Amino acid sequence: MRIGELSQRTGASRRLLRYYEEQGLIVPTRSPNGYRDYDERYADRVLQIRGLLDAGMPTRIIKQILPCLRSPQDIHVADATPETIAMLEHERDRMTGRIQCLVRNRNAISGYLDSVRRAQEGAAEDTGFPSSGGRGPDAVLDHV
Amino acid sequence: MRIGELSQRTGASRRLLRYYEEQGLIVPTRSPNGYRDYDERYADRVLQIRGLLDAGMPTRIIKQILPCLRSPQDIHVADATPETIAMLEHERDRMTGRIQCLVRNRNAISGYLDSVRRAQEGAAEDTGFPSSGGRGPDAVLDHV
DNA sequence: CTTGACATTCACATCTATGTGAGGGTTTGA
DNA sequence: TCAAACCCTCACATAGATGTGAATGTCAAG
Repeated sequence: MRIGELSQRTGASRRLLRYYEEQGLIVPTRSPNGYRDYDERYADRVLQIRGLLDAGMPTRIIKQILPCLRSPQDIHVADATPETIAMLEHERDRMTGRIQCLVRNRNAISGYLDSVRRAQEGAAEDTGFPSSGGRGPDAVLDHV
Repeated sequence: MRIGELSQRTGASRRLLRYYEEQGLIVPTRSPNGYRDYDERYADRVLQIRGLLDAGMPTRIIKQILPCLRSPQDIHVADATPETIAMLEHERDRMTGRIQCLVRNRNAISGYLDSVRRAQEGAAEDTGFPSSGGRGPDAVLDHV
């Protein structure tokens, strides 16, 4: 697949896909004419990269951890230098911190939304439309 | 408390505290001499801001959601315009997405580390020191 | 053969979160 | 009274993720 299709399928601009490559996050092969040629797996990979970036992970780190996440069964223990291990443990802990922060704050938002909804339902019972937007109080993850 | 103490207590540089103020995230009072004067509560608040920033939340959004997270019991339903509600629901969903992404990837890292640890323990059983760093396979959150 | 859609590289622009320094007040303690 | 350690504002600098545009090459269809 060429860059245009991957761009459509992932929502990442062409520019961005080239940027990820420049940062060493993806390494597409090249067609004889010089066009980038992306394997199917890159779609998922790009989505994963975008997710991590959006969650505050810089490309520098993503580049380091991606190889360890790539083949779940046959891990390259060769890559496992003590520094790599330490880095991974550190990043794992930072991610845990981020998760906790996000969960706490997201639950607070959910709580606020629930309160507002309840207040509105109590205040105006006859507006003709039920104010519940369909999605009830979601599974709240408070066990984290 | 003045900016220096808050800086020490939060780990945020003075410059950064002024920046957060410029962005409307915190609004300290001023002493007669013009120095910023921070209430105790700002310590937690700044840590919360830093956590959200680190988790990929931009200041623009943090500024919007912070007031809703401030007083849990007496919510200002006044602020609850439909746009605000929609924004909060949207952010809540984005946060859920980030949480899922982080959890998935963190679990993958944990899995990799566990594999490496097992491989090393199996390979060198008599190095004299146990390679378990103390923290076993952590509570993995795979129910998210 | 030309046109349009796609690709390439290179480079400059932008926004956000920060650092850093200049130039200048205030407070505190020797 | 002087120095050290605070504080202020203003402004320029930087790094990372992205947008945008210029100048050019490739390929498929009319």
